[in-house]
Amino acid sequence: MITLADVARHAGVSASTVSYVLSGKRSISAPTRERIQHSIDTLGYRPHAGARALASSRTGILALMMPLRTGLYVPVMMEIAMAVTTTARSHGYDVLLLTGEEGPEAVRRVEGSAIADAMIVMDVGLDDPRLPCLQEAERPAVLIGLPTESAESADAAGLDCVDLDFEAAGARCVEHLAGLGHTGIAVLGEPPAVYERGTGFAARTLTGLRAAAGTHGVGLLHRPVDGTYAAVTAAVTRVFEERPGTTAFVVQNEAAVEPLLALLRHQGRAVPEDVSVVAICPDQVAVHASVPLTAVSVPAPEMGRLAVERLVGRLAGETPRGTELIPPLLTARASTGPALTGPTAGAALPGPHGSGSAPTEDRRGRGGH
Amino acid sequence: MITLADVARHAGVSASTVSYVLSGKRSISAPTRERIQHSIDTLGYRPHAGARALASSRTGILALMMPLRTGLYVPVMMEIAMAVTTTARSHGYDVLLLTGEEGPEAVRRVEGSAIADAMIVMDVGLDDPRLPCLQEAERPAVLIGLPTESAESADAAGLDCVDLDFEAAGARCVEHLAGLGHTGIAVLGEPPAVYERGTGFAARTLTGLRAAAGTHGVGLLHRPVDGTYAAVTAAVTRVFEERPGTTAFVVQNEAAVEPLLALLRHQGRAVPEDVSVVAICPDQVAVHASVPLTAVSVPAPEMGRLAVERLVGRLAGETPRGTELIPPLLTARASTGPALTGPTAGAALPGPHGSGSAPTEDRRGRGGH
DNA sequence: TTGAAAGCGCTAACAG
DNA sequence: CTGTTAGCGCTTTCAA
Repeated sequence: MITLADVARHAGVSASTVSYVLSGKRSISAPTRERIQHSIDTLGYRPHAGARALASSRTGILALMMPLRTGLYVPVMMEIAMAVTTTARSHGYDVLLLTGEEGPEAVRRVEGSAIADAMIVMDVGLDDPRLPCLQEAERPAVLIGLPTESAESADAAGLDCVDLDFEAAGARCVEHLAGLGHTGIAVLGEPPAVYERGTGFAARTLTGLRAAAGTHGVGLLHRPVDGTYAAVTAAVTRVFEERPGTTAFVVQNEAAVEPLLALLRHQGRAVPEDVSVVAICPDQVAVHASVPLTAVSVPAPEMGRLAVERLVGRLAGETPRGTELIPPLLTARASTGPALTGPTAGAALPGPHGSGSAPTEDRRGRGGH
Repeated sequence: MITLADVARHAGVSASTVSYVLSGKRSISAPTRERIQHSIDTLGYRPHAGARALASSRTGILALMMPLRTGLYVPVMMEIAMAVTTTARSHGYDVLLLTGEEGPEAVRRVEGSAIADAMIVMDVGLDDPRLPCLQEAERPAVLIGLPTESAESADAAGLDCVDLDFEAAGARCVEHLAGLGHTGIAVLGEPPAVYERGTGFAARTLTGLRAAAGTHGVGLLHRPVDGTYAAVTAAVTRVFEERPGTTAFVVQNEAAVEPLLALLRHQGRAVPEDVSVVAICPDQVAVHASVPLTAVSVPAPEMGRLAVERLVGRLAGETPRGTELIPPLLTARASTGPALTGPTAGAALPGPHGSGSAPTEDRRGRGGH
């Protein structure tokens, strides 16, 4: 193994000089710097991470805590993870992946064994047991997501957060639909488990949806659904029974998107002629759906990038910036249109639009399961 | 920060004794061990990772190289990553996530700066530039995937690999279908980019499919497809034009599964009455598809687990075990059935099975796009 | 069964 | 602008 001492000897300088050309923490004359750089290259020297960590109390590692819990849409997590690692690398950091239910213990481990310089915490719940540890910790942390109902209280708790403004996102969806004349909206939300666990984003979306529904005088039905065909079918069927005037859906559940579209198609309800659909999902999902979806995009890569940049800033001495909510961006695509008006609006449609129970009956009874 | 010296002082022993109770590398009398353990607990001591790495040349970290390239199905990668981290944790290791196109440079970085003890390398291509570095490296590595066409040549190259036996998996699919009387099979494969890059598993599957097709005397049409509705529609349409006798599909492309099912439904071809579908995909995908799929499962968690266990073994002194291919397991579900026989077999079907162009026409011309 | 002591490779005062 | 030196916290001989 090549050590810093080897390089120093090869270049005919002292170890500290080599160290300083590496860190740039003091000025080195051009000739010596070049000589040293040349030695580094020739010998193929790489600083030993452990030694460096011990001497400097800096690991160059960011811990990414990503408990992959039920009901979360995996690709979004992955996109964030990727954005985190690439952004981290561009700042000279590596990423340690912590998953599973180590929970608070993982925070203590990172803190205690100095295995990483800082932490990014994903999938934060409203009473997340990791938060107290995080607040006690010396090392900076930023949450992707809000651990509270509002940005203000997160700031008050001294936490540094990055997230999409889900409340505004929900409101934006309703506004868009209300603007098209829809007055009966149904929301297909995340799986029940997500709400039960108090995951902030789902609740905040709902808050925004309801507020805007109030403002615009539209009716709102909310149904958490698992992302299966059976669950979506059951939920949608009930929605139309309870309120036949439903002409639009807001979907915040990537896994429910295709089941919903397939079901509507099967029922002979055309999108967007009979029913409009707005999603809150990554662009990728919206664009590649069987009907390109009008959607508020979940900017996963940006969230990852922002989180890392904050952390890097804080490691460089910046003070916490508090909560940063990314404004929602709604892109209109093919899945939304003007609300149907007239006597049959929202009910099962006659004529060219099919008859509610489509002629192509599902012979295998999928929906019932 | 609590150090080992603090613990030693608190327990009234020397530092080395504390170190030895931690490592268990020499016998300590019960009383002192307990006393020390007590001090550790009271003080909340955690060994400093960097110091340990420096002194022992062991980091307790495994590097996971996962270039998330185009055409790969993200959830599978993620499942592997999760299995890797949880298995690693259960052996006392943490996982460093390396992504993106650092390529061979990442290998050298890990090697040179001793940032991890070993590496797991995913998404291995046939002429992967990382391989030479890996072979030179001191640290053990295991590949998830084969870098060659055959297990033998991988062994010959001195590489330690873990993978699903995709060749056998392909063969198994054809066998299953042949056993049901199908004689015209179409394969919807991974996106072209995956084949072009020489990613082993796709090629090996094809080898197995073709070999079995030869043995069983069935016709095989192979079409790489992007996982979009448009691409699948185009490919499937062409398949039926070129060979109307096609009664079964093998799908090795998670993203193509739902588009295929939706298209068949739309065309009035019932699954499995008119067309059988076998997938090579994770169980999760097969179970939750709109028609539960007969499938060879891609055992992502097992692959991750096996890789870690090998690595842990090698770090404990074991010698490389060479290539280990996981035998494919086909689970019959609702998507396969006996081949249609008779005059109209494979063509658009009359009577109860619908008339090819279903009454619920797609008014928005999705298929064409 | 335990202690003492010499590093592991690097950083960062402290001198010059 | 550069060199000297004292650790960082832990592991692991070598002694007892």
